[in-house]
Amino acid sequence: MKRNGRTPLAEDAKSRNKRQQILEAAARQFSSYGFQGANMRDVAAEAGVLAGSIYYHFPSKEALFIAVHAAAVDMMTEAVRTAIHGIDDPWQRLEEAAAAHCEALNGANAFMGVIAPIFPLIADGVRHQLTAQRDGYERMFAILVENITIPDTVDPKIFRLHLLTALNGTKFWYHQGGHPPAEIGRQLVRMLRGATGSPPGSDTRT
Amino acid sequence: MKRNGRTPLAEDAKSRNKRQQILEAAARQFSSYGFQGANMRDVAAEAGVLAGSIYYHFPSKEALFIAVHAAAVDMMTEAVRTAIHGIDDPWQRLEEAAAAHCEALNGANAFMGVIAPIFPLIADGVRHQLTAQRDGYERMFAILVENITIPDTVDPKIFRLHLLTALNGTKFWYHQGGHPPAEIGRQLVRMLRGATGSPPGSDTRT
Amino acid sequence: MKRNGRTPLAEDAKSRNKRQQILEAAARQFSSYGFQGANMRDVAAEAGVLAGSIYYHFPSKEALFIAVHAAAVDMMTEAVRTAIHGIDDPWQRLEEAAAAHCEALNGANAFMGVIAPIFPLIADGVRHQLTAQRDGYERMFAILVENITIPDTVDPKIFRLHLLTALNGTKFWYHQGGHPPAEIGRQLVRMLRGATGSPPGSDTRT
Amino acid sequence: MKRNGRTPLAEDAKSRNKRQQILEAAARQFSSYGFQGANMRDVAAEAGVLAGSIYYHFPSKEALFIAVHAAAVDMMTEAVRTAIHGIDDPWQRLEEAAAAHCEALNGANAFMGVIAPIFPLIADGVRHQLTAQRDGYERMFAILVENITIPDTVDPKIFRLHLLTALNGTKFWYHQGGHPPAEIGRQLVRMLRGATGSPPGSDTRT
DNA sequence: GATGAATGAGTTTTCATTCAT
DNA sequence: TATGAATGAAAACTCATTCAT
Repeated sequence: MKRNGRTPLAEDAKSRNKRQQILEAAARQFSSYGFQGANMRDVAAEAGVLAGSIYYHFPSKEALFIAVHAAAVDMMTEAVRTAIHGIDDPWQRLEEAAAAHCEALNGANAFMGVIAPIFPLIADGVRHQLTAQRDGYERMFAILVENITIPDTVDPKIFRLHLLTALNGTKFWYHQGGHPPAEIGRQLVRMLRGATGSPPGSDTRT
Repeated sequence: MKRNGRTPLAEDAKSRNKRQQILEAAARQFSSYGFQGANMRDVAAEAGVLAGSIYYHFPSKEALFIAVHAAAVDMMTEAVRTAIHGIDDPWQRLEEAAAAHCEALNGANAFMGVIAPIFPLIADGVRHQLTAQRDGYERMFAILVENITIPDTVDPKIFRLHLLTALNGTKFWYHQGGHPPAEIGRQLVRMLRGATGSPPGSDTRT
Repeated sequence: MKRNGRTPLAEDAKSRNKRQQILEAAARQFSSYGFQGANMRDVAAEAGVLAGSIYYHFPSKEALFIAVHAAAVDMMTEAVRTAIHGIDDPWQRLEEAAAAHCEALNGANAFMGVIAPIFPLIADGVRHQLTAQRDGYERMFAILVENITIPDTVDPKIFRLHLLTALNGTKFWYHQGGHPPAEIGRQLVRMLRGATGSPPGSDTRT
Repeated sequence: MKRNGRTPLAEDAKSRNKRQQILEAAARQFSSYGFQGANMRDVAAEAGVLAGSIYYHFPSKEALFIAVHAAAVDMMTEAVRTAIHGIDDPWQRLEEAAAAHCEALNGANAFMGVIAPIFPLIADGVRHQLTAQRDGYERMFAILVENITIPDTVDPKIFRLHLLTALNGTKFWYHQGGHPPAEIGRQLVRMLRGATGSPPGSDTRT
């Protein structure tokens, strides 16, 4: 059977494309229905392949989820990194980070949808991998929090965890038409900022 | 749903027990594995009945979940109501509420496990029912928040939502051995309380 | 536990009543959904008892069906017997019989609904019992057919079977608003009557 | 429902075979036990696949039944069309049609078994689809009936319906060893033909 | 006579996964 | 690389039936 005469490069590009399409379709499905609720056939259909074909690119549903999650964390990390780049004031850095997180999370990019909830996954092993993937991201926030001044009565770790889960929680109640996501993220930091005594609202961003 | 007029003897007690046992087993399973991840057979096994028997008490898996959720919300409401009873200071009321919520959520009671996450459920109809069940609880918090003083820059609704999702978020990171849940809840409120500038405990609002 | 003071007679009446109610409910359900499609719980609900209670009166679903069928055949037999009583002309007797059959079958009485189709039943034993129950009824028609004059080319047995199945078939296409059932039954006989050479329509009944 | 453009080689043949085998097994099971009485496991076993595999070819039990029914109606239509081809005399056309119908219905082809009874099906939607499928077939008979001469006292529609249900009814009483099916179908038409006054038996068919 | 509860086998259906081609 | 087909285990749910009370 003669193969059509496309160059190996094009082939590769197409294949990487396919992988990407599957990844994106998976992101959408996992975001909408959760890990267990999503099914490979729908992912495949949305990616324009048959269910069996996914297994050429990913060995299992869990691996697919992990890949989506990794991509999501990477994107999120990049978004936050960019948002705080060049800003010096610690509180403002945190505020920008929160705004970026919230915006990415509730924006059009389906990948982010897998970040917010800790899906009840089948195997513990999977959870460990996800935790590892989030690690760098959480460390970034840990550093942001280390640099702000908070009362002695507050454990910085608890501060960070409350902050991040509240941020992720927006995924469950944010809806278009209300406050824009970035604003919601900023308000959270402002609420907490008051605690330091610095006048809230003294930052001049819109 | 009126019960027939038989004497409420051992018979009835046993029967109500079975229903209760199923409910509790379901709470444990749903908490551990989520709505989709849990399965009726395991719920039944844990309740000491056969899978089919569940359907005598609950018409469907969804109905079972909704029943568990309702019980959970009721318990949580009661816990918070009790915690704030007799306390006047608005911030302290909120702090006690948060502490109670956090404690109930991360305590031994499996029912609470279904409160924290918004499981991706199959039918929209279910989500509506769950939302309706939570309504009263959320209103209680809305009132608590209304009575505290927060900066004009912060929307009370956003304040409440951030507060509650952060509280619920503890379910995902709390682990025995660290700060006790009540303390974690209190710290969250304390972080936010600083925003008013008033030293904790010094505010005199009715 | 003291029993309430109703007389044994009343008790009996009530019980027979219950049996009858179950029978009627079963007739309705079997007529609507077939033997397999009907379920004991719905029969019970319609009869105002619980599913388990049916088993006091009937040992099994099949037995219940057979009882309904027996009652139906009896009613049908009686209806036809009454309809042809006092009529002498063989063709007219047949016509009246057909009219009565059709009318009963498509009337309000749910019992008749189990006569028309030969439900695909689980056990062969059941089918035999049903056949036996119909026997007397079919013999009655056999005699009616014996007395009319039909061409030699037509086997009276085939004539009878075609006649009866066509009659029963009306159950599947008759609908209120069209010709009345009795008329439909009469037309069938008239179609066949023509074969004898006697002018159709020469009978003057409405 | 366009097939993809692969070469129709052994591959396709095998696959179409499997689908066909399932269809045939289903026809046998539905014919024997009715829609509700038949079960997917037995259909699968008879087709040499596992129950789950059926769902690759047909989305549901109902869809499977509808496919069987469609095939049955098509075969029946073809059988009758062939039988009346080249015949001019209206009565003789009807007689051949009846003979063909009866023969197909009571022959070895299991598909026909789903034509005779109107199974009490679960969903109304299904019944509508079946009715639609039968439509063309019934129209064919309607035309056959339009062309014969029947007394004014007889509604052609009723004539057709009686004719068809009687024909279908043979499925319930025909048994090998008696008159051959074709003969049974012919006798029915002959009975009705007499009504026109034309001497029955005067037709000269071989 | 009747009931409430439970049973347990059976039903349709789903779905991640495999594999020859 | 991708596909079409099949797998097989598991899922939710049904339902005739039983039985202690």
